[in-house]
Amino acid sequence: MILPDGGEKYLSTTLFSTKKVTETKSNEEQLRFYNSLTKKKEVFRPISKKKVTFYACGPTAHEHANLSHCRRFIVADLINRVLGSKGFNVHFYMNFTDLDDNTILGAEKAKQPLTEFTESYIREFKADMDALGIKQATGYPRASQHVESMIDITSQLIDKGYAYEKHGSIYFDISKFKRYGKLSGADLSKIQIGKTVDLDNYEKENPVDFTLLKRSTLSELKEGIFYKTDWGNVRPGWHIECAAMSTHFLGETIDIHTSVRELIFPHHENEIAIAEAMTGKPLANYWLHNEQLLVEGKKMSTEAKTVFTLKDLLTKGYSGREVRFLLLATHYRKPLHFSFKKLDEARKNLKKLDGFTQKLLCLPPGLPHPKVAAYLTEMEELFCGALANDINMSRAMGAVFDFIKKINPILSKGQLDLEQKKYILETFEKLNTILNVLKLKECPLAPEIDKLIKDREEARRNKDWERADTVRDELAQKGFEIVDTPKGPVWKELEKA
RNA sequence: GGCGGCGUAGCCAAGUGGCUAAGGCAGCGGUCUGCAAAACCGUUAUUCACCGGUUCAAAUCCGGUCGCCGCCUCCA
Repeated sequence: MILPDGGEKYLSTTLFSTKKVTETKSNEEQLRFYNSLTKKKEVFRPISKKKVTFYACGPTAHEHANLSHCRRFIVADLINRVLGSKGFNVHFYMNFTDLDDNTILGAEKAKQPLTEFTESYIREFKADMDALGIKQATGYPRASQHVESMIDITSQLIDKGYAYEKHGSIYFDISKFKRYGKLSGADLSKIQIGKTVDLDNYEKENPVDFTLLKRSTLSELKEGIFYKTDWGNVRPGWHIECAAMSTHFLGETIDIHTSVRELIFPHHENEIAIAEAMTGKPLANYWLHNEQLLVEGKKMSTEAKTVFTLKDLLTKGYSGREVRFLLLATHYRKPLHFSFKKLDEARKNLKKLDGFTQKLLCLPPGLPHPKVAAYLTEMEELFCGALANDINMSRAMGAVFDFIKKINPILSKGQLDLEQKKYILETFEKLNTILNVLKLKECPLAPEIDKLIKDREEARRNKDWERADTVRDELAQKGFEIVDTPKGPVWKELEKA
């Protein structure tokens, strides 16, 4: 059947899409996440059809972002981008903890006012996120700006009988919250309390109870770090901060709550206790936890000198893009063993990807190749399917590398026409809305660079090798690497760290 | 002691009941090249920590053993 107008408008009607096809397609593309709450992979169904509410526990503003923080940022970014690519309108908030023991202590040590101290770290965190190519969240709330609602929540919890006051601090009474432990599987009767902590330091009625509001100390009072309440001068504890901010921005039940696995107990458990005791509704429907980043098989530790900050790596000459790729490439639910060997491998992988995209951009087009469209469709389907299946990035990248392997020989023989190159680049642009590591910009060469490349080709044609090498050195000095191929030179801007 | 995770090639890493166990790095062999570097191609696990079971069929499910890691404390 031939339709005079090309038939597009008919294709979108039910006339051409049988039910069977639609079902298969939606099954493949249905977004699935591993939910820590149910310990199962589940099809993602947000509360509203088009909108997703998404909260990530952010960092504490008293230190520079280390690789463990970076992995959390990257994983949250991936979730954010995957949701976006599925057409959801994502409301994504990540907090900064700027009011707690560590920040207060840090400010004291630095002899700085608390806000000044935390402000500088928050600025650094944001710079690090930029370096890692992380997409802006909807908002980055700070704990210090939501204390009013924390006090409000606390007073509600006291009214409902879930919290008690003792010596000017307010504690959450865990025995009152019967569902406690449903996320972590922690059985309170079997927890070894006081294993490493001196119980004499506690004024709580039960050691497993946790602080909602803490009585401000003398030095805190002196620094103005206190909030006047009916119970006295206090400041909030950590668990209530996340609970207050997530519900304030995203409502009583949010779609996705994410962070690193080690926070499941007690932080997330406590957050759930606070929020659910207050509203009677689940705090989040999907809990996504990434595994830890390890160095030499262990969690990074200051004593073992295995803490690496992003700044350390940037100083060593690695780029944010390389770190992003490294942190991206391992499935988020697997432990990631960091090493410089691995970072170098990430660098090589990127180099391979760059080599491919540069050839695509620089080499002159040739004749069309019959199989390219099929390869491309196959790759895109594999890529999207892998990401939809609990963000399987290793598998998604496998599809990309596999594609490159198939296209490389075609490309070097000059068997791609202009349309096909454009088509490949457009697909890569799509992948890059999630990956954000590919270099896909047309190289707009400065006229002087362009001239040098042409000069070198001229010299090579005349077998003036000395001149050709001089020009190559000159180009290198200007930051361009030249790779000769049978189809002509390919140039690449050298990586700037 | 409790809860949870992991163990797949020299290294990294997918695959969680059935097509030849993805992909990357390193290695080896080759192509291209004025040179150089790069690039490109080919090749690399009869077997998934170990033992036993279920099944027509297991890396994948079940039971056990061993090894590694995290959490179980305030804080993040």
